[in-house]
Amino acid sequence: MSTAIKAVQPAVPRFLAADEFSRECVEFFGETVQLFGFGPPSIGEIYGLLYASQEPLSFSDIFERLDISKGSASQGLNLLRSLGAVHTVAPVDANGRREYFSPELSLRKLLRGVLDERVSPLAGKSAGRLARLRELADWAGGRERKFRLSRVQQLETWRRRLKAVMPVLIALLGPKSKK
Amino acid sequence: MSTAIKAVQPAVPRFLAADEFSRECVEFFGETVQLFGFGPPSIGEIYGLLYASQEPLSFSDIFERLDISKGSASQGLNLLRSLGAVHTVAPVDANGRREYFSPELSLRKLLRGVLDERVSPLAGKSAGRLARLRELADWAGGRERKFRLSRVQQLETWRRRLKAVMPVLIALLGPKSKK
DNA sequence: CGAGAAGTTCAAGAACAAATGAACAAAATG
DNA sequence: CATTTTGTTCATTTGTTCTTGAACTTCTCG
Repeated sequence: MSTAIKAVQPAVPRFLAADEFSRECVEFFGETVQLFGFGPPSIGEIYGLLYASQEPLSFSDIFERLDISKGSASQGLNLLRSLGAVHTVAPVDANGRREYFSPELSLRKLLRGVLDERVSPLAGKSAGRLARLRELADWAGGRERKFRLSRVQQLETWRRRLKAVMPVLIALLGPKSKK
Repeated sequence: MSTAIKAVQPAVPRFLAADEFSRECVEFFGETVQLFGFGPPSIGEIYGLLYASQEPLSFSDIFERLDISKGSASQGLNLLRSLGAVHTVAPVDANGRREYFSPELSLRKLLRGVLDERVSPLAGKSAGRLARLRELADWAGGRERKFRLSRVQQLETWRRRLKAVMPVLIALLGPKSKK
């Protein structure tokens, strides 16, 4: 019994929400994710749906109300979980459903998740690259060598600055630390 | 007379650089752009090539040494220019070439460009969306209304924080203001 | 157990973004 | 000017990423 309601809007017939508020949240987060490129837009939509709901939602709530495939819902939820953007809560009414989902609401934690999963892995790689660049710079002679070393040094400075800024960013954005 | 030299490396036969240092810079910036999704990776490669060069390069230097089409080079350079990431310098030896290109080296300015061109336009749109969400929240009754208003308020808080952080970010990252 | 529902995985296809190349415009050259 | 060279535009091709759907595994409950 699919309780999905066809959206009347001519614009985006993609989302079949029960109400306008959810609909708008779904679109909002969907676009935001697309814009920042955190991952597939559908994960934004899933988060948006959860964000608009007072109670945790079940797996089937999600793929039915968003009118996406079970596959997308499953993958999306796993990704969101790995980013720490949604949590699973034990089924209250233990009705076949294995778990229910609710959104992480702390901006600090949301950022942390993205940073840890997405940018930190990069850190190691870029360190290696810089080391190699420095080597290569050293091989040249005279003026060219000097030039290259200065470039590499600048890259290292950039890198250092970016790294230093991360904690500050999180400190500024996170609420006074929740729990 | 294409002076491009086939890269010997088995891995990425895409870039035909004169030397390893340029090659590495091209890859480095190419990947960085891809990672952050500022635009097509080719703009990173162009920037990387310029970054590795002591002298400004001409249009044909660029598409020949990167072995990309003139079209890509043209579009990429325009995009980079609109972001303030490359500058054009008047031809020194006035030899047919209309202009030469050099990279912007100030991290502050590079960030500014991306922020102004990419995130600021978003700001207006998201403000509109939030206004609409607030409206929708208000329509509901009782408990649901309260819940929705709290959600909208949180979104507004997030937005305010993100906005406030931008200048700080730039201040922290930019060198003491160059020129 | 065993039947049915919940959830996962992955190959195939749809949707999207980027690069190409050829036709075109603008400058320089002579 | 006529010709060659430099650079731009844009329709088409190429390549990547997302979603789907169906087969599969896991869980629930009689």
